[in-house]
Amino acid sequence: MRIGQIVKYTGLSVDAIRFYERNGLLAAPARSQGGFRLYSAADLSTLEFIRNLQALGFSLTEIREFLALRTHELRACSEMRKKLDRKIKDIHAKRTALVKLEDELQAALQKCNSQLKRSPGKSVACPVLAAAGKSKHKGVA
Amino acid sequence: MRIGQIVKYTGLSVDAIRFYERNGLLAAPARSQGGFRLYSAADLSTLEFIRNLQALGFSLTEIREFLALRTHELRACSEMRKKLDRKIKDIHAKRTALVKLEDELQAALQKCNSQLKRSPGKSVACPVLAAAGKSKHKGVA
DNA sequence: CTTGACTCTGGCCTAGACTCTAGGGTGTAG
DNA sequence: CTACACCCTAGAGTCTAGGCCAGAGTCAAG
Repeated sequence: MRIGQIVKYTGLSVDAIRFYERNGLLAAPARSQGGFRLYSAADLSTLEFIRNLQALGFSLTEIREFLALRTHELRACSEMRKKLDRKIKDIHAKRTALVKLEDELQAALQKCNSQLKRSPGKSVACPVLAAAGKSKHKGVA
Repeated sequence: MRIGQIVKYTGLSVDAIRFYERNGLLAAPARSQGGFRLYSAADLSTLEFIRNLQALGFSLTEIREFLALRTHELRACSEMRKKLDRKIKDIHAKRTALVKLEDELQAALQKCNSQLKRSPGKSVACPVLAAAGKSKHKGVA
């Protein structure tokens, strides 16, 4: 299928798709006689893969790594396993941090709500997010 | 303390810190007679807050919003609650997606490991991440 | 065989988040 | 008082991830 179809399926722009090709995220597809790019279902799935990872905050460079892993052969598997392991740990850490942030925000929201009920007019500094700034710089002050 | 100290504590660059100040993420600090920036522990904590959120994939614009919420007063709380609520939902979605990715990678890793044991020399395409590319384009092929 | 929608290459432009450089002032230790 | 590390401002440069043309060719329908 041609690039326009891909655009419809993925929601990516034509420019973005060509950009990915130029930058080695997507293999150069076959061409028609006229020179039009002809994509396969596999390309489509690759592009969706890219989109998904991007939505999670991975850079194209990182995604390129993932893609490299994806097409690796089994004999390279053990080397790949290490990368993958590290990646999983990264993701896990990111996730954990998000949980923490979410909890903090939720707690702050709660506090804020009850504060609102108790003293609706006071101009006390909002407690929200004050907690999220607390980090592990122990010996500083 | 002067900017060099801050650099040591936060791992940020001098330029980045000044950049944050120029762009309203960090209040302009006091100055020495000579014009050197003098930071407080609160500034340090703000910078760490920025760093944390950045590591989670938030843009400086988003972080600026968070910071604004942080210093808001209680009377603006109800308006803030809405923003905060939305933010929490965003974070939650992001987190959920990460969980999914992590699970997929973990499963793939597992598969890869057992494959390695069963047929250590075969050049079969690695199953890893093939699964992560599967998305919800049902009616495509 | 012409029209209109689609696609091509090449190149320039942008926003975000810095980084680097030049040219000069500050602080403090010896 | 001078050396040297540290800091200042202003402005230009960089990298990422594309966006946005222009000018030209392609494809399918009528």
